[in-house]
Amino acid sequence: MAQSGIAGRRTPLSRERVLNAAVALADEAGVESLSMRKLSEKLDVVPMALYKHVANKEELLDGMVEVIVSEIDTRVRGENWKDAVRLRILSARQAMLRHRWASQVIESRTKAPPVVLEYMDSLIGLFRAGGLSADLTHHVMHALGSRMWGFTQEVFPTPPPPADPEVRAAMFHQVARQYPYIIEIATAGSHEQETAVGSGCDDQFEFEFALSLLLDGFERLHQQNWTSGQAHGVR
Amino acid sequence: MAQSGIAGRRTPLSRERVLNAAVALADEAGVESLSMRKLSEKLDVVPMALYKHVANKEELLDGMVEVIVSEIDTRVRGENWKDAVRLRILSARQAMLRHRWASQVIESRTKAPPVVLEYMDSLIGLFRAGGLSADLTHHVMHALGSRMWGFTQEVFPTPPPPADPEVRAAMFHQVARQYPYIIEIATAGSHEQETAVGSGCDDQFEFEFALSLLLDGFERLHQQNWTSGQAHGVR
DNA sequence: TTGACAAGTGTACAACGTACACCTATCGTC
DNA sequence: GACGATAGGTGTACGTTGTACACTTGTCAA
Repeated sequence: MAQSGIAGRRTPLSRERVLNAAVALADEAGVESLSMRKLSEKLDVVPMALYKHVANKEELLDGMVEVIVSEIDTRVRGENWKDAVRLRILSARQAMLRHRWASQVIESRTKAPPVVLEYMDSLIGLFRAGGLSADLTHHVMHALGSRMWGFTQEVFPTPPPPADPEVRAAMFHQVARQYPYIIEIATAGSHEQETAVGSGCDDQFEFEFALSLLLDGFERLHQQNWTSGQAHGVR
Repeated sequence: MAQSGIAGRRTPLSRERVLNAAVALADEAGVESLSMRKLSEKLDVVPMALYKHVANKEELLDGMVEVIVSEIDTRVRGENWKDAVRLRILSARQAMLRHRWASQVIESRTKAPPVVLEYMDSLIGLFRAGGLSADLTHHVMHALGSRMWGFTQEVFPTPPPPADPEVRAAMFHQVARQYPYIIEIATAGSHEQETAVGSGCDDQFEFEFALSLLLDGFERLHQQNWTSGQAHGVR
């Protein structure tokens, strides 16, 4: 058995062990501080030892994506295609929330690992089983984009508000003068204005709002037998 | 005048010149190969000279985003809010298409530069002028996500198909066996199956499809006086 | 016993971002 | 004109990164 690698001193490395350690390290410290050296330290091994199990850092990241995508629970079923798709995507979202760095890594990939293709294939299957045409499903998948993985690219995340209430109030008034609409929608629905300047909203709600909006749109096009031959949008 | 920097040998650096050179370099060689050293070479200057005009690389990237966002043409007007928003976003898309690396850099930013806030503020203004409530507009902006900048995060871009037709056919059949649905939608609408495995679709069409779908959804919610108090989505 | 093979080691290098001390041209003030 | 301040460009240096390449070593089949 290969169980007792070097004179039984420790369990030997393996692609799986390397990948799991990498995921754990990224969970703890963030991807930006995931280096081959730090990873090797964590595994109590010299940096170059990793290269016997992953070709290079890119392939390591590919493997990490595989690990996470495998965590997506595809067993949940819905009563109709819309619920089925929604539930599956919300499962994907759970996996992504467990690993905050995942979206960033997924987006940086240039090749889709097999598990990724499997997930997409089965998602497409849900639409097809619901009766949507292959043509419509194609566009629908594009329209979902990264949302099929359960995340939205939050461009320019709102920074946490400053602790000092006086500074916060000053900032609030300055922003209100320069960007009145931003302040207006940031404080919409919330009564305590000044605290709501930053991060005042519920990510899960926003995600489900957009997802439902898209799914409803898909259903409507499906019901009216939409095909891509029809004129659409501007011009 | 500061015109003739060092004994008139050359025009001196400036934040603007540094930023423009950086944008040009990224256009030519891609962001991944944009380094302070390469940039300094291009400007015929020693690397550390750049630090007199930008605090560090992050701030350089911030500046590059500012340059690009400033290129967005906000003069185009529409007859109604939907057209206005659509046209503005399509203008943004033009700017992004001129600089393919832009989406990547925008997504990596942690703070929004002023021009970015200006753009968002004015976009919000279009919705508000169209009569949408501040509450709805808030969710609508989240639903747009990175699409407000004219790009979709194409997760896992399809690689270019191999040149050798024999290899291509073999690959086609293997993919068809493992991922039947993917092949089905990839070839949907196109008669020449095997060439359509990779990159067979029109990015602009997909973008406008999804954008119109979203805008139509927004309009529908607006017309029925939707508010976020209403139950929504699963559960 | 041998010798092939897989796995871990050690050294080394180029590229990166950038801290810090330095030089030097230019300009406002006297 | 002399002079000190200041902005802008230089040179050297350090730590961190990914990884090439040559090596040792533990294991197992023949």
